[in-house]
Amino acid sequence: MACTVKQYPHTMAYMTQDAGIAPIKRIRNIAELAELAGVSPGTVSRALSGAGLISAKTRTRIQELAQMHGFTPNAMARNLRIQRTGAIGVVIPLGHEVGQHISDPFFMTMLGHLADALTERGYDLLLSRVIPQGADWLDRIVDSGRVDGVIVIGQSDQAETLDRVAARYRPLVVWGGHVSGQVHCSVGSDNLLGGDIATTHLIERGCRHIAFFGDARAQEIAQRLAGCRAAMQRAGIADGLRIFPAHLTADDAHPNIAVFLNESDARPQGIVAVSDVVAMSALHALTERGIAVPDQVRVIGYDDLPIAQQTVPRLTTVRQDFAGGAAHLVDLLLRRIAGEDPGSIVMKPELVTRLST
Amino acid sequence: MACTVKQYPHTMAYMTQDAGIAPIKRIRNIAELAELAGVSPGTVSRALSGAGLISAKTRTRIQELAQMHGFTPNAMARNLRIQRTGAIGVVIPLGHEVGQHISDPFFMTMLGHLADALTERGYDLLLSRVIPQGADWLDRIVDSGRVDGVIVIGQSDQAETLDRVAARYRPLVVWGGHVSGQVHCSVGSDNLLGGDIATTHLIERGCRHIAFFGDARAQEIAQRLAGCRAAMQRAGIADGLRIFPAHLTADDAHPNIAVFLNESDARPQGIVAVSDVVAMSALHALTERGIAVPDQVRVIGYDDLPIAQQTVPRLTTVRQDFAGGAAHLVDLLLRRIAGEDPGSIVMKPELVTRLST
DNA sequence: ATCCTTTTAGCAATCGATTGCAAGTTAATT
DNA sequence: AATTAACTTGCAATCGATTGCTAAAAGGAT
Repeated sequence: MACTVKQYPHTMAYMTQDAGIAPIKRIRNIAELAELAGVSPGTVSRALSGAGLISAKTRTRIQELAQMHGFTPNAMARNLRIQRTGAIGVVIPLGHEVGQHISDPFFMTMLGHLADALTERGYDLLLSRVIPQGADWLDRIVDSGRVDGVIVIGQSDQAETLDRVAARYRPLVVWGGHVSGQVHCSVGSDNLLGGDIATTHLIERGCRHIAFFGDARAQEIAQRLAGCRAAMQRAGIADGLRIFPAHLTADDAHPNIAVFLNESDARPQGIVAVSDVVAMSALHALTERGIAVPDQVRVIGYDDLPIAQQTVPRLTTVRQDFAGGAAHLVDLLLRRIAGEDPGSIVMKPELVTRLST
Repeated sequence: MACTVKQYPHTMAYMTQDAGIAPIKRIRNIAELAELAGVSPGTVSRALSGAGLISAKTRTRIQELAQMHGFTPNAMARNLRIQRTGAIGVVIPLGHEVGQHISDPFFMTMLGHLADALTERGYDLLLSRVIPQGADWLDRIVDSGRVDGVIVIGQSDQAETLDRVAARYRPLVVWGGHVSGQVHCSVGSDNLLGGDIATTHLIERGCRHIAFFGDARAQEIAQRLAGCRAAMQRAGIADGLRIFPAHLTADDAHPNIAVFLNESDARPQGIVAVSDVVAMSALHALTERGIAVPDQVRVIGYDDLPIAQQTVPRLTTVRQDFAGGAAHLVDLLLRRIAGEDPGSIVMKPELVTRLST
């Protein structure tokens, strides 16, 4: 044949045309950009993404062209081909408290730190708030194929589900307490120690009757309660403990406070709250009734959320290192994705003494 | 040829083998399941996803098989083919306040409601926390191909960027105030009115000198300030207004409080805080200095976050309907994705009188 | 039993980027 | 100048599900 068509003509004429005359055409995919640049799709791919085998000249030329046309390679196609999504699922199971809202400051503090840590590592964060129903809520998430790994914030009362899924799905890390024999990988603080620290602090301040505000159906909270019990036993005042199953929701302390204020003989002089939010609610209920904190009743929280510094009086609390915890969660997860098999991490909580005790 | 191989043999022998003998083989894709079921991949696809052209018998048979093997079709491949991701990007730009943390209760309340509303509609939520740098931070997100639409929480000081991107990218909705002539679609409350309501309330309580706590570089806050000014003008006390550029971070009020407490002649009797978080900080600073609220200084917040009920005294504030706002954001966004072109929504804020004024 | 209508299911192209392999080009060495 | 080494780039298969078109099967009517 007399006439041969060069498939990817790369001539001055073309370049001028691209840059000057028809700049507004929207580039939809790598192939279109390739045609424009006078190269093959593969070359464009190498120029834009890989570090690989391509001359510096071609690379910058194509990159500039892409920039000029505002072209970004389609993420879905890329994901399909390289078999990863670049997203991590962050799941908030609201098991034992259906009423608990995602806007709970605890979740949000954690979520904020996770967002930062994941973004830093180049991952997106896919948020799911689920009310665990049936046994397969977590399976659905890990099998969805939308994420490369999953972080579950809080064990709630879902320990079995977590263990079952963890047994078959490696890239799963859970924020929460550690229980000996657990299958899933977790990061959390030592809740037993935390409960102990809080209670011991109140005892040192002279409390003999102590109220525990928290719902022990959740794993972590049961551990804190156990720590609380241990401390009281050690002090020889084991029967001075009263338990109020306060929810973690913001304003649930009032009725509980009302109950114990009615008691005359064994009226608690101290409250171990299962979270800062519960403590805040208790503080509020006490203040409204004219009970002085810490003079008449001492209150200690748990978590050391930002709001703990904003209460009146400022809240004494047991600090969990959320920033460090989030970093650990992400770190362990990425190592699991990479094929390693790191174990759980238990961090030490510490007492932050402020003015409510 | 003498021997013909039936490609998808569908015999009793196969079925028995599937259910009974080799049940543990992990199914990786539709083709494998198809082979197992003795049908073609297309049929499996129709059985699992589509409502389409397939007999009830075959459908249930394949669905049961899928269930039995715990098979879920790969989401990435599906996304690529049908050209949608099923995810909505939720972006939190931290423009004018780099220090502002994602754990700010305002963002989190909004985020919680959005998570609920999106989940309800079957969408995932892809969270991005960005510090806007350069002009293309939003372009990168909308062009990433990872989301079907984007919700931006808060305009910050990024009005131009939002308008520019909105001009070319339809499925974009912004939480924030409405400015006449804006290009982007927004949902928010009437900040001018809100600022007016707050200020008028303080004036009615007898305040002549008023401090505005907020950084007017952000669009919405400038509008609230304008409303504040309007109310004071109407009352004939326009020069009683002092502005303190308090950040939205939790604990920034102390120095500002210190400043105005030192004034003797024009000492404000009221504080219009730009958010509940700022109001809380102010409350706290005042209480620590022994200034009685509301007797000596009245404080009004903005937002009506859950914490507004937890302060001492309970915070009077201007309520924004976040749940309704989130529902509107999602609704408008989905309509835009569907090709409609709905306009912005401005909601009316309302005064919630509690005990701080 | 035959013919026609309605279902049902298979085939193969498609979405868009990536990558191993091979061919082509340039640079370096003798 | 010839030969080899070192780069570049193109080709084409691949990731896994979806879907228009078509062929085959089932069902119904005469």
